[in-house]
Amino acid sequence: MKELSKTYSPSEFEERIYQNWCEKKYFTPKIDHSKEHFSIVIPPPNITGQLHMGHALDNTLQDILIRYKRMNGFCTLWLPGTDHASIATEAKIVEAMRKEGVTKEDIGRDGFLERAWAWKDQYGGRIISQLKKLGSSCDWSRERFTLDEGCSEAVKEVFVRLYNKGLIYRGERIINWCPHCLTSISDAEVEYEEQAGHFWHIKYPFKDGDGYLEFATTRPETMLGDTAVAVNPKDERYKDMIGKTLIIPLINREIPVVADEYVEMDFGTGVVKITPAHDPNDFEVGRRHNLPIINVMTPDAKITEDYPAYAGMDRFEARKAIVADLDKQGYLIKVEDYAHNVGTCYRCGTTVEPRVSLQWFVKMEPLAKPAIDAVRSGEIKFVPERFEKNYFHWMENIRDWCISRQLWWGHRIPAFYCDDCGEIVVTKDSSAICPKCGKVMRQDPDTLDTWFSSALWPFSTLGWPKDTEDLKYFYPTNTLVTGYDIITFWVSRMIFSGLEYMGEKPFDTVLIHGLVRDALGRKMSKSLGNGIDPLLIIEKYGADALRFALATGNSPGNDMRFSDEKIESARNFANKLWNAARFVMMNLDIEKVEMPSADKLGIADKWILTKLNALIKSVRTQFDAYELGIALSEIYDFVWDIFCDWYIELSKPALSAKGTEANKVTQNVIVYVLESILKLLHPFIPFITEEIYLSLPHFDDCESIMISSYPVVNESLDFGADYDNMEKVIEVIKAIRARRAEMNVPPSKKAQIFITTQYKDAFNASTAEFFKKLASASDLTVTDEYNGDNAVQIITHAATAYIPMAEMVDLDKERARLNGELAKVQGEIDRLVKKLGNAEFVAKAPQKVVDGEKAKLEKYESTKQGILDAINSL
RNA sequence: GGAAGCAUAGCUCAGUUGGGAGAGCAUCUGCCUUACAAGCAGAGGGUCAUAGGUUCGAGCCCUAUUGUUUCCACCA
Repeated sequence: MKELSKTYSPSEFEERIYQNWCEKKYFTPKIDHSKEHFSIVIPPPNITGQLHMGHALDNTLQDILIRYKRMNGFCTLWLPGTDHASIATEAKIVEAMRKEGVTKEDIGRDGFLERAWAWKDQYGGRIISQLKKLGSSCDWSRERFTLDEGCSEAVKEVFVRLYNKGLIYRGERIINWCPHCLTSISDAEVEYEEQAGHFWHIKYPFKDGDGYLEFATTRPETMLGDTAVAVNPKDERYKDMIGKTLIIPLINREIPVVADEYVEMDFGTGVVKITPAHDPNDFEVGRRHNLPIINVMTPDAKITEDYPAYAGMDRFEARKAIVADLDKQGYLIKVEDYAHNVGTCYRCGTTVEPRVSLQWFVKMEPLAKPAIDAVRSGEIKFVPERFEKNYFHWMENIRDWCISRQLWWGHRIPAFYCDDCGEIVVTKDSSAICPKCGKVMRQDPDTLDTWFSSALWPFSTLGWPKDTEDLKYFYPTNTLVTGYDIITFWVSRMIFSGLEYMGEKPFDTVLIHGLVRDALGRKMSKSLGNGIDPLLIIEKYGADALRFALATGNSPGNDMRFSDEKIESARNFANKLWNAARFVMMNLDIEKVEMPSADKLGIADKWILTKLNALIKSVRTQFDAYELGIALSEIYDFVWDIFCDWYIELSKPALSAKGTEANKVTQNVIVYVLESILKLLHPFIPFITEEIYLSLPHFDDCESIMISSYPVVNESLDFGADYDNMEKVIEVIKAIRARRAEMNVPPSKKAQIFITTQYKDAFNASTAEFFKKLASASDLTVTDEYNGDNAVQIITHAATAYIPMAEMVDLDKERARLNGELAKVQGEIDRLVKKLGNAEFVAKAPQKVVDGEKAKLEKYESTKQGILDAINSL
């Protein structure tokens, strides 16, 4: 047992405690087949990342679950790691190189990868050390990286298997292309944002000189790639024009008018120009009509050399130039303002350019089906459930997944090409010889979508494709904790991957949380500069306060706001707990703790122990429902309102009576309750609970609270009758305090209190102390009848208290007050009598409810009688 | 265009099978009552968005409306 410093200052112990946990290897599970496992894989943060509030929330929730399960005897594994984040990392490195005046091409693939790995070594560790500051109890000995050897092996294995099964194919399709990142991106990686644009009304002349066809477009520059103009086959207006030839102004290309259902007759002029190379819908139309595909842009979205007038212009410059030229030549009819959605790259925000190119795809439909069934059947459940709808919608409308990226930082596609005969070999080997002509084959230069490797995370990190002990024991994992923003990117892909390769779901529960917003409810973002740095918060308030602020009031799936007010209130709570512990310790002189037998326990002891049982029961229920925020606020209320404000105060008389049996009993009970509180709180605020725990004598025999066991309900410590009595005492004390406050009597002014009651078990010599301490009583007398001087009367259903302070009593005012109270009580009585007189209520409401109402009525009747007696006595 | 969330005290939010609404902060009053002023004891403050419906009974369930946020789709 050691002294706690006078004020709560987390920086003095958080790091030391974490260090100790690591040294003792508490985070590393020993596989034990007699125990049930509980495992979580971390959503791997990007190596480029710095800890932000989103990470802090996500990891706090995971740590709470892991610590809770660990204390409940599960063999727990929280497997940490980082993601190589191909596109994000590559972009950062390219940017850094740009500042040095170096390009990727200058240093070549190998040189670039060398830089990338150096980058990883430099920054990959940063976020890990930040996670440690939060208190995350990850098993660092199992830390993984999506691009490490094992994960790479898993990626190759999966690619080859899917290819052989025909579920991975290569094809020329229109894909989303980011002209800034210079790579394809998947549909999921495109973010749409509404932009104020224009609708340019343009006309193309018929070749035969017989008039024009008018249409509107938001992207006039793509006219360079037009290979048709389409109308709806049912459209009477244009029936005769189908099959005729138009001439594109400026470039004089001849194109046909085609008929296609895709064209909406009542939108615009009912005519659409078709640019198969630069619009996904046009691409489909082009396919149906065998239209040529004319790519008019370079990878960085400049007009190609094929159009000298505009060559080298950026697509937006070209737009202006083309519009100006059309206008000059009389082909521009009008310009309208038009707000429309534009696809942007989720990484850099650049407007995506649809582009036809040769890419690798995963055929999704066969994979999606079992993944849908697994959630539909309840094998995997989302918390809260409503996110399953999102998931189903995405999965049921899924399109093939473009997985190849024109990047260097990532898993290189294990496909090899023979430049001579065009043979393709997909293999896990690092090189291949053409089976047809025996030549050395060239490996595909592209890499895979980052999410391709993250999709395998729940089993690649456990050793798959090897059949390791870890994999056998810890798979499937249990809870996946993540934000709703990456359900499609990540969660859905892990589900179909787990089912496809492991033949088993990757986890049973997906716990979804919301975003952490700023105090004004805005998303925290770099551009707004409203982000709150969790590390600064930890520095100033401690990791426990941060965790508390994030966990409290957080309900699954909902966004939350983070504010100074919240973090301060969290810190205040930690301080409260700290001081409660200090109080306990300074009153302790026993060496060993032991729960006294029931007959020795005082009424207040029995009361707090009964309350504690109720708390434990409820907290466990909340944990099982993933309502961590509710669990925490229940503990908060208990600690502050029950333990500190009442039990500690009630314990003071006994604790100051050194040498008595009551003193010893109270010491034991107060340590027991405090220890239970610490354990209940430990998953949420691990540091302070450990620091206090280690400073106290224990009922258990653990060297650390994190390996102790979580409190369970102790039926032998439930005392219904005494509990009820104590509640009555508290009620009367509260009523007396309220009256005194109303009358502005300072607590220092003590007064005698007389009590009349039918509950002599509750109000007696042993509870008199409580009135002295908490109700400013100089003395308490329980009597059958009060017939002293004029007194202030405080009436509750359980008792009437008389405080003979004649000078405070104004008979008229007193009468008025009592009559007011009487009216109030009578109102309640009337309501209850009416309710209980309602035959349908009595017949249909549950017995429990009816009894409850009857009990209430009794209480009010009893209070009413007290008031009537008081009025009579005046 | 499709779907979902939210709407409760001045502010931020709880409210878990439907049984006369709670917390924190803020406001007001009184307290340095020897763990804690990052505190203690009190007080005020809500037709639970609106309108219907189901029910003995609705903040909670159903329908519609309004406001707001988000996700999905992307009609040029």
